[in-house]
Amino acid sequence: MPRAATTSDTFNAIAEPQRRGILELLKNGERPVLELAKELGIPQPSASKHLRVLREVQLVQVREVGKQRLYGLDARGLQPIHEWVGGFAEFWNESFDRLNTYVQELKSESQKENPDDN
Amino acid sequence: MPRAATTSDTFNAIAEPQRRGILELLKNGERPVLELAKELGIPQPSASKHLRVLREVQLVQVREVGKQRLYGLDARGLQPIHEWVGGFAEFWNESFDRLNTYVQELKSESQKENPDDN
DNA sequence: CCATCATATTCCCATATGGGAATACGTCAA
DNA sequence: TTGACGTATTCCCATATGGGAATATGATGG
Repeated sequence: MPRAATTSDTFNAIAEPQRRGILELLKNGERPVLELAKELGIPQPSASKHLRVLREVQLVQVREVGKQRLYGLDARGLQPIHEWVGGFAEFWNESFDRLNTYVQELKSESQKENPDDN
Repeated sequence: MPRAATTSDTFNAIAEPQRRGILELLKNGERPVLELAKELGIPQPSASKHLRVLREVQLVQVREVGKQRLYGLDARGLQPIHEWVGGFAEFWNESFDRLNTYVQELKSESQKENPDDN
């Protein structure tokens, strides 16, 4: 079995830096493709491709206005991710404490083995 | 310029389903590789590879105990992600309202153009 | 209809990647 | 040291992808 398809998965969509950049720009409101491309310093085709992915996972919404297509943010798809990641919140500090304890243990052992240190 | 390297990026690390599975299993405490592999139903080499990625982005920490290597969760790297995603929280409900409003507008226009509908 | 502007697609290329299989390493017990 | 067990690596393959260039599509103004 080859690589598992990660596209069409929101986690994968936001794994791309440029796409995250697009989402951030859209916080300021709807924007046409060319403007997004310029602000990100990437060619228009690239922007369109990234927008397509974001559209597929429904993180953006399009609206046609004349020859332009205004892309707008639809952040609802980010909530599940926020919740998933938030499920680890209780471990953030704990992780630190645990590592800290571990370091202390190492120091103690080090003291026993090399009383001269420090 | 070819594909941009997304590895060694936490966002990319958690974009892989199996890796997310590993992180969840580790919530219950340290686990040796083989056990993680079995619980996920994947071969040991696969588990080792995913663990390597998680190690590179420092989402897990290893501890050698005999011939085993106990992997433990180090969730600190998830906090930045939680914050980034959380930066869109104010748009979750707003996105819904905005779309809802948009749908209402469409309905209204539809009414004008096709009074017979409905 | 024609020219132009704004976008989306398609082709091609180089590379990152996940999975499978085989194998190399490291550690421990006998 | 040898054998067994637990892990990590390496090789190979098929595919997903991002970027660049060129081109197709769509809509608008003459």
